[in-house]
Amino acid sequence: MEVDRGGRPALTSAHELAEVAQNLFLELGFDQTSVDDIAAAAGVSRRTFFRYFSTKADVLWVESAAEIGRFQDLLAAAPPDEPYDEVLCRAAPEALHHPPEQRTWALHRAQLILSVPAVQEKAAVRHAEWRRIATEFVAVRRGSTADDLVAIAAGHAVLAATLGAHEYWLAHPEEELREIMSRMLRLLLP
Amino acid sequence: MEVDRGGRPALTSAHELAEVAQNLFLELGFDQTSVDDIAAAAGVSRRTFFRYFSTKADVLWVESAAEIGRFQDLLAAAPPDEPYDEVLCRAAPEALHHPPEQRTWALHRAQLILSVPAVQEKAAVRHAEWRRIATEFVAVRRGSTADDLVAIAAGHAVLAATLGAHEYWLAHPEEELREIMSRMLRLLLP
DNA sequence: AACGTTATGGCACACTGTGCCATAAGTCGA
DNA sequence: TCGACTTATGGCACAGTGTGCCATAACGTT
Repeated sequence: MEVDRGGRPALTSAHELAEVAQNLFLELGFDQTSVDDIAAAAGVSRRTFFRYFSTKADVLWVESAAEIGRFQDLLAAAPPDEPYDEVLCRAAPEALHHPPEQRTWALHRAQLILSVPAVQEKAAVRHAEWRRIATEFVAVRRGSTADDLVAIAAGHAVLAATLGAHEYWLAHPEEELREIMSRMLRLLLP
Repeated sequence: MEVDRGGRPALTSAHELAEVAQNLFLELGFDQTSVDDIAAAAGVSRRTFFRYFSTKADVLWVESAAEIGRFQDLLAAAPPDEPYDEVLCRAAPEALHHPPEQRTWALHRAQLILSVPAVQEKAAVRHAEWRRIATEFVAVRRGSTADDLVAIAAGHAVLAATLGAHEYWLAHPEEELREIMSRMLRLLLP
């Protein structure tokens, strides 16, 4: 944890900005919402927004660091003799699982990711971190390195399953994302 | 084909702009090359560049339409009783295969796609067309629709294999991209 | 020569993202 | 209480992207 060394208290927070932004996205659409709009709605200057998020689309991934942390923890805690595909099929769906009260926003975010090109673009880069972690994990378990064909394939499979699961989820929102993700991973993992 | 109805002859072409741009990317780097630089080097105005390509990164996908066309043709020409995974494993690697003289530029493009975030972002969207076509193809062969879990997974597998194959190729440039792509697809296709 | 057609050039504009600097608002120690 | 230090904010200028709009250039046809 960070030590409080005084200083001016923050007027806002990443989560508050993200909430304001998501509401505007719902109301106006992603492209039609400018950073000025978000900053104004949050009672903060444009410059300050860019201190919390380096791009407009990044507000959609406030939880990203936490999810990635969970993913890494789950991988690290897995029994060393468990096959890597079983570990991934368990860890990945669990890591991106949301509590029910976040379901509506998760659906909205999924829709933005799959439909708005500008968001879709950023998503690929954000998800690359998941891919990197999975590739590394598989490489270690296989006793190879990160340029191993199977490890690379597994990393991309995790990424593909994440996107594919969200796509299927949008068409079948009554199902559980975690469950879909698990099925998708079993289909794709090498 | 288009009918020539007169009009002012074009000063340049998409391929010429793409060639000029790629050389500048090699020389200065992608982010350090502005559209003004490209336009000036091609002896054309900035506005004209944006009539040929809607974004700076799009010059990297001049061949995209041709590749996608080949992919669709190969899928359409496949025997109706051949399993869908075998068709894809044959068609996709064949469609993105380059003649040897384009190899250097293909490698350079692959490097840009995997290393420069701004390019990586666009790549995901450009490749979405491949994904859509594969999903549609698998859905038809399975007698389902585009919201079928397996079809969605297959579509993302094609996308993942494309990216993964390029990643492996960069680490092993002495191998054939077409061959790598084929192996990667067999690992990933459901 | 007049006309339609197509490509180009130039300009203004909104927006993103960054660097820089001044200022506000806290804490801590003398 | 005062100053030093620390952190958050605001404002501004700037480069760059991408778009809309309009004028103009260069071709063909009649």
